[in-house]
Amino acid sequence: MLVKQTIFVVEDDADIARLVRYHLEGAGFAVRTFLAGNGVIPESEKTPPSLFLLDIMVPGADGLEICRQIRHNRTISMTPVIFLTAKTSEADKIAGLDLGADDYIAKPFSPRELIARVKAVLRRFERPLPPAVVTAGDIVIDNGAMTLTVRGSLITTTATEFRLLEYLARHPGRVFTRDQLLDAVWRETHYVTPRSVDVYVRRIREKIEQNPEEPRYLKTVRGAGYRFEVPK
Amino acid sequence: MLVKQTIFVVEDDADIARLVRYHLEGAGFAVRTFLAGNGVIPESEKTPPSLFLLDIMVPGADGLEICRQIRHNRTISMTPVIFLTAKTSEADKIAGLDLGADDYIAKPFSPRELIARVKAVLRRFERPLPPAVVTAGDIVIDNGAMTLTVRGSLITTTATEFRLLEYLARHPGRVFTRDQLLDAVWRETHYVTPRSVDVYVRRIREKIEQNPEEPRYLKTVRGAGYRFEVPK
DNA sequence: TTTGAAGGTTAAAGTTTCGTGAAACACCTG
DNA sequence: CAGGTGTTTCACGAAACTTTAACCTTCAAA
Repeated sequence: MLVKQTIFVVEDDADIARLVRYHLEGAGFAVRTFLAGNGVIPESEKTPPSLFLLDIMVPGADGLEICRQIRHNRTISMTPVIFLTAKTSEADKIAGLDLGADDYIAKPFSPRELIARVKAVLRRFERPLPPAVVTAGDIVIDNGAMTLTVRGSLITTTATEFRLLEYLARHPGRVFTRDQLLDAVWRETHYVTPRSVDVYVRRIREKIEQNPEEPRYLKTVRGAGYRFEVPK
Repeated sequence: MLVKQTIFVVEDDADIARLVRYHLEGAGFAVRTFLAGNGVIPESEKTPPSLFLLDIMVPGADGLEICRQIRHNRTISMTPVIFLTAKTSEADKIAGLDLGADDYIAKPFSPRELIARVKAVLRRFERPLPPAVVTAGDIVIDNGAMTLTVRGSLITTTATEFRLLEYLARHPGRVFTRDQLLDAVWRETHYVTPRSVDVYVRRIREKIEQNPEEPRYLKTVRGAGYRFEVPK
């Protein structure tokens, strides 16, 4: 997974919570677990997750109530919700359906099933990608093909190089600090030194600039960060 | 989905209608809802939908009646129909009756089930795609005959190998993640490790590449997935 | 001109990802 | 139910990529 997606798990049974976390992390997701319902909504507003996994029965505020709050909260109302339910009882299903849950997983569930359903729901909510091709000067960045063409010739890049360049080129003229770039391109990893950005900038310059010492595209803004410019 | 498919939903319960619309739209469909049965047939003649979702009990004309009209109407008689039923007993009845419905979904249903069934039925009705033969470099992929010809000689493949290669070759130049490929090629079984894709890629390379260590067609995009390229 | 801070460069250590072969599994067919 | 074909998983090593840290250069203020 190129960019980790975060899942909030609300589950009062610590064993199950740990298990769910283990499997989701194994599948490349970042996970935050809440043993009680309170606190979930405020946290979600601060750092919105990609998906909620709610146990229907949680002390503090039950899963249905949390779901209702999610759906009525402007910043997170579009976030998908999956219920974990012990009962197959129709009452639960109906109540959840009415609240706009996106799927159910009946306990006990297999790890495979858990991952598969989470992925399936996330896929449904995937945003259509921004314009597939970005052009600047004599550089062409093709998102769909993950290819970079510089002055007519195809240049190979690593995944991170590509994402960084693509991000900068999609916001031409704007200055980004190293931390902003880490945030946007690296996402999950707050553990990375801001100076790592420098190293990537250098490698990108080697690939797109004719004279890397005097960059025409990827400019340094001393004291601030970097900026991508479209040369005239 | 290149062009959005339209689904007509006939359902008198406004809440359920809204939910169904919400989930279908989330899955990339265009939806028109009708709270009563009258007017559906004339509208369908004007702009034929790809599929009907009918509640069995609808005021005005019940779902069974609408289905009958659909089947007797020249312009839309071939359109697939799925019934929404409240009780399992009803579902049994429908299954027994010869109404010309293509599937039924018993309420309460999970969104996942709804979408899975809609997609499954649409797939069954998909018309055989016109470009039955894909050619790339010195590979010929004949969809109709399910044969693969490499540099003039006929190569045998398994069903999955063929579908994967065919899918990739039909979208040349585009990068697909393992998950996307599982979604597109493996269809219903989402319970497969993404790494299985690697194994198939290897076997396909063994069959189509002259030097599998340095593939000309089926390239690895490290950190992302795979891409099929047409060599010059 | 000195000096500290910021950015550039490099190589090596650390991690992740991919390719591979073999084994386990599932499913049909005879 | 044995044998065959196709599918899926697993574990390991090699290769590619990422990150760090150390050192070097440039810049601008005093």
